[in-house]
Amino acid sequence: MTGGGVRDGLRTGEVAERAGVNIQTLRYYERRGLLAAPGRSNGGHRLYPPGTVALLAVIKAAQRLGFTLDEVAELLAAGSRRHPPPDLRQRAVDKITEIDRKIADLTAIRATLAEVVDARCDSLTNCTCADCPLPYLTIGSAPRPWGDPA
Amino acid sequence: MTGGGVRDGLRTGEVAERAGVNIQTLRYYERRGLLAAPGRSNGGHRLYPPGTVALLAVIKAAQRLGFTLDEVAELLAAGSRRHPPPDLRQRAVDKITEIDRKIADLTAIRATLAEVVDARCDSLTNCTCADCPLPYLTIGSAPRPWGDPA
DNA sequence: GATAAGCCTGTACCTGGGTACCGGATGCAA
DNA sequence: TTGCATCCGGTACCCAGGTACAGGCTTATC
Repeated sequence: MTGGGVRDGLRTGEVAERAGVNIQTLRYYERRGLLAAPGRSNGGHRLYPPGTVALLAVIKAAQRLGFTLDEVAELLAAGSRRHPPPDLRQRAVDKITEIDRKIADLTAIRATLAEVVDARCDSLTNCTCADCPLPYLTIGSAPRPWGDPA
Repeated sequence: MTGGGVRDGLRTGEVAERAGVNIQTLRYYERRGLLAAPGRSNGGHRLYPPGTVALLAVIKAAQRLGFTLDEVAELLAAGSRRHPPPDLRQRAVDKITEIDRKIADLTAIRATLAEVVDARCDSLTNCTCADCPLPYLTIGSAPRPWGDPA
């Protein structure tokens, strides 16, 4: 009676539509190790477990935030072995650090942009406004102050 | 005295080294419209004005923060015409909105990661921990709640 | 059993952002 | 004037992240 066995699951088209991705992308992710190879129908069609759609959303979310597919794959893989290594937590901690840096960078440039707006700068490079904030736009790992002649 | 005329300026190698970029990248940026075509020596070698190094740092900074080269080019171009359109300010305002969205996204995922660490999740996808925060990881423009079966 | 969706594999292509290599010309110093 | 480092333009290649297409097999429906 559970007769069909592997018969149930979503097909690629359904998953793709619900997750808002291309069908090709599903196969691409499978190749990349982001999606486990799903079960197949007798005829060889993929049948995805329902959680797949949610998983894709996780992937897409992580991606929008600057994680590469390899990173996402690692994160997912790290958790998917049983008796997982303490890896996931460590990676999460590392990612948090990274994210904090990104947020700091974004915050810095946001502030600069706000000043640009505020000061009515008329150019990114040749601004003529009085106390132009632009020359102080140093963010992240800029190698040296600004027009450092050395 | 000021005799040499166009004779002065930095050569590609100098600019590249000081700015920490590849020489090819300079020419690439020139093609892309990020760097104005510099003066040339009589023999045809590029001679960059000194500000170029700073400009490259601006470009690199903007880029690290998620601006595409096209966007950077537009921003730079917008400011480099005299009697500039009020464009720069508007773009800056738009970018601020965009950045705010990114920051919000990053903050959300940061929170989730923090919970992951906190709750000792053992997997991103099959976590067995009691009050696992993962199913609630909705960020940005995810199309529908989560495992929405509809 | 016929027929249209839908899915299969494989391969090729696209965009963004660079990088590398080639053969030839320049710059500059000894 | 010779010689080596540098630079020139052009073309080709690289990686990431997808997307498209071809030719053939399944699945679902009548």
